[in-house]
Amino acid sequence: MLLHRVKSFLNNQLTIKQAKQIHAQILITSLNHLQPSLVHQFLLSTTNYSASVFVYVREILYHLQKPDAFSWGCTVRFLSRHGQFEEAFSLYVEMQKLGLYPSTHAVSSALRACARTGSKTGGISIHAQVHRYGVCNCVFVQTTLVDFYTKLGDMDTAKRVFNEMLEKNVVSWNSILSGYLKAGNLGEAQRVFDEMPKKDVISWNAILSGYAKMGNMDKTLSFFQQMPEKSFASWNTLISGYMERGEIESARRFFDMMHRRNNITWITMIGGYSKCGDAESARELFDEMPEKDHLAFNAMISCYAQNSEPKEALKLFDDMLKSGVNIQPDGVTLASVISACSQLGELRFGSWIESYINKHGIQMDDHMATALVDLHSKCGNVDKAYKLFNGLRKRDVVAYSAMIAGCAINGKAIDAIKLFQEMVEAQIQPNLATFSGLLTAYNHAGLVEEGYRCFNLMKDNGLVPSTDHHAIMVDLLGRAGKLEEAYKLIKSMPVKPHTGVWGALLQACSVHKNVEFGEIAAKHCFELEPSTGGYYSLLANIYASVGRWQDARRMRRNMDRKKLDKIPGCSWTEST
DNA sequence: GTTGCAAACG
Repeated sequence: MLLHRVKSFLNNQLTIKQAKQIHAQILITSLNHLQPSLVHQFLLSTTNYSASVFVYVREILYHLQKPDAFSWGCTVRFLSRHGQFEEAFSLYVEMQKLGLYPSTHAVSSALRACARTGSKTGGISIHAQVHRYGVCNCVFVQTTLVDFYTKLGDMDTAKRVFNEMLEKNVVSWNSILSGYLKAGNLGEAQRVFDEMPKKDVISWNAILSGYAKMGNMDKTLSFFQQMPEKSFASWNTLISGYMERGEIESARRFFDMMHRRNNITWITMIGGYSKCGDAESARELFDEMPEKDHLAFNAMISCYAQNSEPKEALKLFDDMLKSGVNIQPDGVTLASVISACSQLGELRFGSWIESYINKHGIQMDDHMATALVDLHSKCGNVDKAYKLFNGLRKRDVVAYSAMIAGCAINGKAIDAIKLFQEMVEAQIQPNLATFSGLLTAYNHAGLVEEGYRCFNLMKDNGLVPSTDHHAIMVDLLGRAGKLEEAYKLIKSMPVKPHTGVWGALLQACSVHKNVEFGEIAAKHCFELEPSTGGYYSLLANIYASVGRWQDARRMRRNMDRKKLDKIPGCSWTEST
């Protein structure tokens, strides 16, 4: 009944004025009875309202003839249930200012909103009022409080509230359980799990994911088999655990075993293949997927972006936009798309993306901003990159690494080094990408000693320098004319060097007119990339520079015969 | 009403 009325209400697109007069209270109360997915559908089908319907609810509330605590409470609950947390909390505050006493519903909804947004002060102030409103003995309020503190990471307070509870239900137990798991305290979690008077499928899934995240797949599997009831989440947790450990075959086996799957199952598999660098298998699953949602597109686009297939990423993004009305990109999509653009050197997309974000009202988050830091750095717009970097809510390894690299490639070596120090002081562990940027900075500044120190610092941090790191070091040594040292470094590499490494040495030999190492480097380059003409011409230059004209001519003839281009590759700076 | 599986940036 109610459902029907709301539906016709939204579909008829009544004016606000009409709504104010007739349906206000009915709408507010009935919206709470709708499944979120249904409301979502309404929002999609009623495009005129989709952006403003939540604001609209507030409007309705304001124009109620007698807005009582009940109407306010319902609205707060409605907003909190549909992810409008800031709005929910602000309405809650407003209702208090009016001197209305919030119900248990309102309090728990407002608390939930604070828990989700991480609003520490908001939640704590609600907690302080709980006694005044006489809602302190409500299980729902208390459970939400427990959840709030676990989400803050304050397990002591969470535990205190939990212990004070006179009545506990499964949800209360699950909240404290997942709190310990989030805190990484598996021992305590296991104890809580054993103590629980009643366990539901969520309890089982929680402990399951705890062991899966630890990488203890034997234990995970044994819990999985013991479960009295399994949900999609149970299967998905198991599969994701195997994927995280790189045990693709096991993951696949359980995936194939499932006779019914949900979208998360598919996305988990796609993400797993992506991490293993197997974009092809990921795509196969993506194509097989029966009902692709925007999350599936996100997973696949990011797979391409992270496996150095930016063109495919953009192509799929294009497909996504064309795919239909109800698949819309979000911040996650754009973060990957920005990353793809940045890899391609598609600099024009930077401004395109920004206008897209503004036009569609997509919220800029740290992930997106970090991707933009990278993009603008590569455009040479360090100021813009800095602005974005400074605007971040939280700076993590990725953000620092992007900014350090940005400074490095734009010749701001000192800034890069400063940022690195700042990052270490903030106790953020640098990783391989961080050091790539830092080494690049030293390279640009020609600081050999510091570069070496940095290279060794990596090992102190338990990191194994990759081929790319070696390439930068070789370049640094080579530019300084330390060709033999560079050659020795290559020889000491644990894995086979790629053309970036040998190419750097060859380039250096060309600058320093060194035939001996130049010939060695060139030989390797020819072997690895026989069709790249640039290497032949570099060696020819070396010969010419020392007066070995015959050899130089021989190289050029070699090139002509193979009809090779002189320019090895096209870098992004040239594509603008 | 309150808890939960997956996915993002270098």
